[in-house]
Amino acid sequence: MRNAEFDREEVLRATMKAFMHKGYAKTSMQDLKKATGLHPGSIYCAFENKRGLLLAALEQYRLDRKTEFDKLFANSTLTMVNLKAYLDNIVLECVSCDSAQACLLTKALNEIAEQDSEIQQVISNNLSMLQQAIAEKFEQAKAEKSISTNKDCHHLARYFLMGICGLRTFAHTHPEAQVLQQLAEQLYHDVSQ
Amino acid sequence: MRNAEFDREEVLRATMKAFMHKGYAKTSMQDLKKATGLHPGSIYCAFENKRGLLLAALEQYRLDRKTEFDKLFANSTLTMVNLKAYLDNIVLECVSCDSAQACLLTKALNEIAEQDSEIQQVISNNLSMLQQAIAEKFEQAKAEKSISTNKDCHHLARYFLMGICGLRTFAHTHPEAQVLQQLAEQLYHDVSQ
DNA sequence: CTCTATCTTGAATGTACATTCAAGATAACG
DNA sequence: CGTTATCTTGAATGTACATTCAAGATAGAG
Repeated sequence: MRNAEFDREEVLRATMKAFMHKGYAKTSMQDLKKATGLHPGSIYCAFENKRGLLLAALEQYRLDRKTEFDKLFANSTLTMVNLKAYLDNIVLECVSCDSAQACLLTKALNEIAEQDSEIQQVISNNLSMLQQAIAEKFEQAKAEKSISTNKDCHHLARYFLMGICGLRTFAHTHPEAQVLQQLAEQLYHDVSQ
Repeated sequence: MRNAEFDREEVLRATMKAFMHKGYAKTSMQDLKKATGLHPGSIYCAFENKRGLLLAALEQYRLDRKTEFDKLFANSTLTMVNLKAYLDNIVLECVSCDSAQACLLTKALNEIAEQDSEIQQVISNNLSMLQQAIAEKFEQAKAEKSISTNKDCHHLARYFLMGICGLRTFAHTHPEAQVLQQLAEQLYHDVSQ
């Protein structure tokens, strides 16, 4: 008889930002209220509890990242060029002092994966899907003869993702654009040769 | 007139474990009491507060890691062989389901660096020292002609450390020894050629 | 053995928090 | 315009927490 007034996606994006900024444990319901504009009651009604909100935010994060990923690779240049652009984007994110740009997966993985096996599973799946998507790009690059054909694309993708995780963590202490850019270039070099 | 009864180093090692297991925010003073055997009053007397305990634990972590590092590289084989062994050790740590083996730096960096600039600085210095130590090993390897002489050892060390951070984060979702070992080998290959 | 400075203990304190709930508001429908 | 189902609100609840503190214990000095 009456629809919710808030935009679920926007609420979840605000939630991500809050969790990325303060971490899950330290983000209070009051912080979430401020960030999302929703009163506690509404949050509990829509997402059951704080944990439910995190789960919903993780899913939204996956969707948003996937959209962004697909859009980037829609450019009709060589796949490896797009992959480099993908990496450069990540460096830009790390450099922009906007703490909200961290990476919900990396942060949540480090903070709570150990504690909560369901959330660990969700993040794990989330990363696996990204790894799969990257592996497909490497396959494509192989077909384009940009990389050697005797490489295991899944291994490459895993290594690439590991590098990204490292870059993101490392960036917390070294926010100098130049250093991060250099690291990204090395990583690109190591997966492309 | 009376000395403290507890062993400061042991208390700090127990503290590290607790923080690595549950994260800083979720580790309550009661958890710390259980882990260290110290009553709240003693903790406050010796370390001022929970945050002081973290700072002290970070310093002890640095000392312990340095000891371990120096011990490993005291083996009189080639430096690059020792570096590989260092990496293999980290993989073993990640694989051993002992959650306490994470890495206090990685965890703390992801959880609180954003919030607390003093702690961020401490972790940052901590990592810089490790980077410096690794860079020295690369210099040594250069002298031993194990790696090309036209490489920037500081860049190599940074990349190596980035890889380790990535490996550790990645391990939270992929604790399969084989996969981690393969990633470590690729990393070793990429810094040694 | 006595005294005293220091350490240890754990209950008490106040705060901050996640969650609940009942009253109030409002959109959709007839 | 009235009804009703649903959403919104925010104060109330109980819990869990970091921190404090005063009483008790104990090692060392004399």
